[in-house]
Amino acid sequence: MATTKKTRARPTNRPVAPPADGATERRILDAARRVFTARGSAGARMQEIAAEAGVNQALLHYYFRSKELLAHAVFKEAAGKLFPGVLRILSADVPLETRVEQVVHHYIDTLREHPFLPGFVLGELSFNPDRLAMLTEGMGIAGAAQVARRGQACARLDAEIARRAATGEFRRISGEQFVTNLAALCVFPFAARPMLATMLQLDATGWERFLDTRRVELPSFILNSLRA
Amino acid sequence: MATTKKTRARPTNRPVAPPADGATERRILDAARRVFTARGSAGARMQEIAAEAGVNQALLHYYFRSKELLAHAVFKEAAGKLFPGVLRILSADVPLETRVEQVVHHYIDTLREHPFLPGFVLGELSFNPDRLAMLTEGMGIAGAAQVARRGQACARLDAEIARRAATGEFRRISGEQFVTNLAALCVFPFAARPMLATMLQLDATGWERFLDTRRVELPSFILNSLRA
DNA sequence: GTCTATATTGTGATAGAC
DNA sequence: GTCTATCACAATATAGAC
Repeated sequence: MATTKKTRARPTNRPVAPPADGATERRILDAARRVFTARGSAGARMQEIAAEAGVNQALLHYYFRSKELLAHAVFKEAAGKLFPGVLRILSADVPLETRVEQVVHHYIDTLREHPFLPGFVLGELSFNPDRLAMLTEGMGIAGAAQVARRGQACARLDAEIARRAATGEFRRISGEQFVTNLAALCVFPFAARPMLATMLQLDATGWERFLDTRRVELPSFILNSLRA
Repeated sequence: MATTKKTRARPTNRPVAPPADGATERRILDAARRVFTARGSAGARMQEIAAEAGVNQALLHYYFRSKELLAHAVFKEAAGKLFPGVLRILSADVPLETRVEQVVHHYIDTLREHPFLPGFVLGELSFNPDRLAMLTEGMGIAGAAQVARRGQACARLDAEIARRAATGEFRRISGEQFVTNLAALCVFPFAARPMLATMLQLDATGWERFLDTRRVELPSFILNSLRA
């Protein structure tokens, strides 16, 4: 055990970490996102995050004070990627057909870049009820605007569906059910990817083709379901 | 510290545990399910499971040897509740309309009883890749039959949709996409319940009404989406 | 700001009495 | 089978040199 430690070489040549400009905090946050999304926040280890970022474990506490606060920061950024975009699209003043197609494309494209975000966010919200507060507070943008936009989105959906149901063009369906369906059809495949890929026997290539197809077919599938 | 411990009352009157017949293992497993589904397998604590079961922590190891094996047992039971039922329905020899309605009803009814299973199972499969092996192995029933049934279900779906698409009655959609949609629409609301309830501002009663509506409307929503 | 070393607590697991 | 007591180590967090 007590080998002569005094003579060990100074770490002149770093194994991983680049010269480290002012972007260390960013590197840590990115590493944390990778580890947290891969293992869940309870399963993540500070040591692994440090290694992934190419820094020492103490530095994580220097920048983020505690694991909980680091998880908080990661969750905030993740939620900021997932929610504001759709809410903006959903509350836009264009026909439903356009909004549905844009939501589907936006979601599938975003989640293709960040496939593990849905599982992480859903897990955090289920297992760590504290996180729920962040949905009503700000998510990168002002919280009040967020809440308002969410209400606005649902109300506008309700209105348009009701109007076009009166015409006999659509069937009646509440905005709540409809946004749930929209979210489910877009998000679930990513949250359930390991299960789906196994049961449908899709390798990496097969999965990508599956998503290509989905991106094209889903909008009309959804709109079709609304027809009277 | 060294208070006279020798004179403490014998635990004649147990605080929690009933007389404990041969059903202790069952009680532990139920407690484990509650804790694991509430906190995720990484966040679950053996101590909490023991307390929940009204027994000592050592007994958990006596029956299940390790936390990992206990999680394994819980996952196996959970998967056994989620998968075989739908696969049986999906591979039945009845019209698609019947199967869709039965799947929706079966799933919503089952998940209402066990609302936290989807989140747990999806989380386990994402964060603990070892669990994936259990999908191909047995899930309460013989594994081979399971795999065969899964393949059979998808093939039969493909066939029926293709046949009725040739008639001009349905639009073309692959069995993979269709079962994904089916699973997404049934399961996602439960996996995302905290998020949905917050964003749609549903309290407990509102949530139940939401599910009542969904149970009725979802089958026709799904079948409608298939029309040409 | 970044590191090494260490304190401190949490947590899964075991030994052994009853 | 069930308990109490305890071990061994993993993991978060802090102190302090540089």
